[in-house]
Amino acid sequence: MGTVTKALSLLRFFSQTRPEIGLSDLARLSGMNKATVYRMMSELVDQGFAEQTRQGKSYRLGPEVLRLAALREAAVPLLSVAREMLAQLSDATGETAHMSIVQGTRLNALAHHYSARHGTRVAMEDAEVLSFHGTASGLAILAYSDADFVDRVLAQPLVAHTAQTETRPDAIRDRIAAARAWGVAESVGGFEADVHSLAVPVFGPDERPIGALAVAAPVARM
Amino acid sequence: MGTVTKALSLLRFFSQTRPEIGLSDLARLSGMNKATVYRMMSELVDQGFAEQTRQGKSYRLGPEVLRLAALREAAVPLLSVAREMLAQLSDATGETAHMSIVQGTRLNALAHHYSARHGTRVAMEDAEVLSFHGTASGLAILAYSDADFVDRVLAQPLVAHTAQTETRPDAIRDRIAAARAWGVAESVGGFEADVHSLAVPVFGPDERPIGALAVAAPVARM
DNA sequence: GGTAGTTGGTTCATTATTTGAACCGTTGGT
DNA sequence: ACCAACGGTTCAAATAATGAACCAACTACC
Repeated sequence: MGTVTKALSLLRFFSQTRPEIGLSDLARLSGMNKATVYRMMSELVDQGFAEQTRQGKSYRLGPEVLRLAALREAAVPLLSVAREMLAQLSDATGETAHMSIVQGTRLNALAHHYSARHGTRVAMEDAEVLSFHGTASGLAILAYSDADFVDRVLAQPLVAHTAQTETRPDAIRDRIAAARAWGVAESVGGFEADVHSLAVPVFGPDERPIGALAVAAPVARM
Repeated sequence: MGTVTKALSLLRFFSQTRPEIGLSDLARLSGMNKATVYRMMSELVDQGFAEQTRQGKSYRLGPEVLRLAALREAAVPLLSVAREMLAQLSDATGETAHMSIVQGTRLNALAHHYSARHGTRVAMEDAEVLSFHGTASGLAILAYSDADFVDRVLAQPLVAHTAQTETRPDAIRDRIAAARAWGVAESVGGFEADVHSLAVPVFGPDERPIGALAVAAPVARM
């Protein structure tokens, strides 16, 4: 594994629930030497990809990512068009709509829209890491991906997010087949309990799925 | 210079005017060896920080930056609150308002808001790299920065963006002093011809300036 | 108020990685 | 049919990353 990969993978440990991480924690989480983490984070800070809260304290993501994201959106206006569609989808259904995109063998939530129709709604966080096997979005994508990609995803450890999460590869393949047959993927409580969601894939210019659009509602209302 | 720094600096060559760059161009621009650039970009692609248009073609920024930006905004909601203020500022003045933030010795535009009042308006691009000496925003920040920082900025090459750009360090220091005395910095055609702008600094929690808010209008209207 | 266990940060010999000139096979222009 | 430029690859030489040990400063805890 190259040095650059290792340094960038450090940024993966930041999340909504853990927005700031100290040096020692980061070393523990990554399994790398503290000195290595220190030098890498110093470089990331210099480049604006990370920053430190006060002097000599925890690290968090830096402002440079905002600039790059603005640049990426200017080049590939994915979020801006997606947000419009999500608003329509959410308004039409009266439920939470969200979009996620595939990166390697990971699935990331990237945008969402709530509806004001109901008092209760499914809550979403942007930049959340989803699982393929536990979400309707993931199943929708797998349904239109080539077999090789499906194999790679199912070869990874399959976490049981809830008691309803299906973790048996064969059973997941059945659900993928069902999604392909119907054109819409479904998940009931597979990622969060009491959430029922439906999803369709989003295709890129090469006709391979690059993401998914989903509607999520409380089980009782779907 | 560490490998990580070199790899990340490659991402700096992407801009609105140059959203996609081929391998050879990137090697030329950065002055690095083609093989080096290739391996670094491969790692960046693997990590989602860059991606390739079709197979074996130009590189552009990848989707991972969107995820990190969403995460950063969740941790430090800078843009979301700034956009509200920019809207108010723009509506109140009837002119273009924008915000920029300091990263190291660089200044980046990050958000803007147009007004519908006039047919002509000053156009802005997000993620644009500004100069300290040529913009009102830059002068506003320098006016409240410590002397050491001002020295470092003025020690860099001072580009003349227009015929009106002041590039003599002493004259720039005078303007900085004027901005400090008035509390508002001013620039007439220093970055783009025919643009007159006013700016105030934005302070961080440690009372040091971290950015600036500015209003920009055509010279004739200011 | 002493002490034991943290923390972020630093050092330096050992080691493994990056580096770059030259080399492919393709592509596109003339 | 040619030439130049492209993205990508190779391998010895050179350079950078690595990690155990070591600081000084804090914090919690008797």
